Amino acid sequence: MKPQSAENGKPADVVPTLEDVARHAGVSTATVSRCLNSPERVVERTRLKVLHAVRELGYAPNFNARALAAKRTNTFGAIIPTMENAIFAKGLQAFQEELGTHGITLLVASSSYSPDLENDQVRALVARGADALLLIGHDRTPETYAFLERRKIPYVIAWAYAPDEPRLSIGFDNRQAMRVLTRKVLEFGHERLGFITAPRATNDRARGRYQGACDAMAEHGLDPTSMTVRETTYGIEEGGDAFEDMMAAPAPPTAVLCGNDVLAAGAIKRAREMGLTVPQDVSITGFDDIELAEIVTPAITTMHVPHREMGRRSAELLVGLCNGEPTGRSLELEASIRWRESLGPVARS
Amino acid sequence: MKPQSAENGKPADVVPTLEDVARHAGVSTATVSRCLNSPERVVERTRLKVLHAVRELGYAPNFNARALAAKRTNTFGAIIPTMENAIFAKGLQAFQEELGTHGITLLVASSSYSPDLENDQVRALVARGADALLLIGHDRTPETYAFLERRKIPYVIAWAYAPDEPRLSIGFDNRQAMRVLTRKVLEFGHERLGFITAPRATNDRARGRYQGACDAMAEHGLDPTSMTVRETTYGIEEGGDAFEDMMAAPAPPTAVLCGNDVLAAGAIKRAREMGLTVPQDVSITGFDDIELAEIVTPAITTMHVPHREMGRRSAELLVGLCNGEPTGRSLELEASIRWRESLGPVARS
DNA sequence: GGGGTGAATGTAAGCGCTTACATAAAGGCA
DNA sequence: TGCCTTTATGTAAGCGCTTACATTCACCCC
Repeated sequence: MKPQSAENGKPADVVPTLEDVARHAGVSTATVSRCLNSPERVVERTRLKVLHAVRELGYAPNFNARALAAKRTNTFGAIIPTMENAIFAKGLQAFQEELGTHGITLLVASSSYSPDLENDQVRALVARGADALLLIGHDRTPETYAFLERRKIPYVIAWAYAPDEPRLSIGFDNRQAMRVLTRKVLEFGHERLGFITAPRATNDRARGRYQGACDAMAEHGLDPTSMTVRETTYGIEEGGDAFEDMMAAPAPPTAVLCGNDVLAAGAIKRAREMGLTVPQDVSITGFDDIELAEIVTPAITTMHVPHREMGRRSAELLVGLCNGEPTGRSLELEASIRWRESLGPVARS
Repeated sequence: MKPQSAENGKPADVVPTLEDVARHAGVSTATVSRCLNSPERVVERTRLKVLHAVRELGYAPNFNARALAAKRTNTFGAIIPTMENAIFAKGLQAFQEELGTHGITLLVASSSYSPDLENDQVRALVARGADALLLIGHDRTPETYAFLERRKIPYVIAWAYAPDEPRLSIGFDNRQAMRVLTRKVLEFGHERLGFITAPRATNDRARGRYQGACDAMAEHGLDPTSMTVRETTYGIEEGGDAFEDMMAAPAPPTAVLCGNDVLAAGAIKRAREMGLTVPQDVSITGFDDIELAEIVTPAITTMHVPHREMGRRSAELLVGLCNGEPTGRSLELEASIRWRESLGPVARS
């Protein structure tokens, strides 16, 4: 005997199930299910009856049961390295908006830039039934890739387009972009460069950006190893520390390239605290073009990346894959420089 | 006949299930389940056998099936108004960290400050099996509250502590905090105040902050209605627009209080663009004390709110509730002023 | 008017897990 | 040695849905 029928007079306090609705409406569970999922397959009169019962009972479908039975959740997952700053916010927003138009829900997790944590998150999201995943960058553990392949989970890699990577990706060429930016810096006459980067070991984007800077130096006939490099974790303070440390050298850089805007903002802030004027005393550049870049003083000259475009296109592609469309193609988008105030000609020494 | 056994010679390409593991290890599904969930109830030898099979097969439990069967998901949900700026990032981070120590996963959704959307998100998270929810502020639709009560979902309201609200909440008194800040502004001699706020209709925190400012004015013998008010959506640009608009009046405010730091940062940026010096020409204050407040020039004098503390305490409280502890109590935390540069004495007029 | 057609609905078999209960094995003690 | 615990494992009944297939019924055509 099921205890859920109200024997005590007052309405059962358990959550109503499909079956309750069916009983209440005098139809079978199949009909209720159809009403909810493909209303056109049910005649008007019945549908009204069912919907009325649904409302009456305050019924809400149990997602887990549905996922279990249907093998499809209409849920995508995204794993981004961090939520602490706005780097991925805009892109994710666009991703979500596009998914929304297809009736798909987004679940977001963050990996704190740790491949192992990312691996956990991938498994967690897949275990939760994510139909497809958005991942950032190419670097991740082989286990993660193996898992994805084994489960045949469609995924796309955003924020990075590397010509030589085989995987489906949508983004820009980090290396090329930084090469372009660095060229401009060199054209301003700078020869002693500093580079503040996020840890490169497990971050292909950071690596690409660094290499791009090296490329440009080499092109210009400069020795890339002469560039002062500081690797640090993300954060305003960290960027500031790296900057200060770098500037303490006997012949400090005249221009400091930062792997992203957060680091650059930290450098700018610290420069001010150190009594250095940007860009007169030292030039600083960023990367990503997040809101922060426009707000600090001086505003940061940075590489604008196609946040929203990456998000939107990724969503389109994944939706396509889930609908059995032929495997999409990787897509290269453009990144371009936003000229602002933090980059200037080299100071007369 | 199940098609999943490999009749074609190559290993089955379906995802392995508990049953596969059981068969592989030569035990029952119950034993495998126990191995995974309460290993101490299984003897070492068996456990090893099972774990080996798990590894061999690359088994990962199906979360939905587990949730369906166990009625408990070890997942909490949080619905924040926005992910676009960092207002909730730190608190959420702390919330997540604390949950992590209890083996609980966090699912985050954002409502874009819309009660209806929030209602959807609540239902979605609950349907997904969230054992408990973190909500921001008191304002939400009655349906949402009714739903929560009906389902007996434990929840806590953070970012707001209002003495007269009956619901479990952890946070600070927005009204009182803004009253304190405004008092300080008035003590600097300002009498013509401007107030830029987020839409107050469905946001008790914004309302509270506004009222706090009014309170302080009244205390000071000033007419609260003399305060110029601009209501705008969150955003740097929006804050700037509101500020500019406000300053175009014949007798513009000498101090502009902003409902949060994002708005304040926008105001500061615009002030600079308008050729106004802060705080000499006009004072500006913020609220929240997010990273941004320290970075802009001049740095924003703002109300620091106990982000991490709110997150951590909320987690503790919810975990307690889920473990059947007696209903916790609401908790008031302190917010305090961070003195920086954007507030100064009123300009000699 | 009989048989064929198609639309609307019902029946029931799972989906992959957890867990109450049953059973078996292993000691402990008189 | 026989009986009673205690502990380890197995059995099987769901959890709340979806969906293939079966059934029913109305309608139409020759």
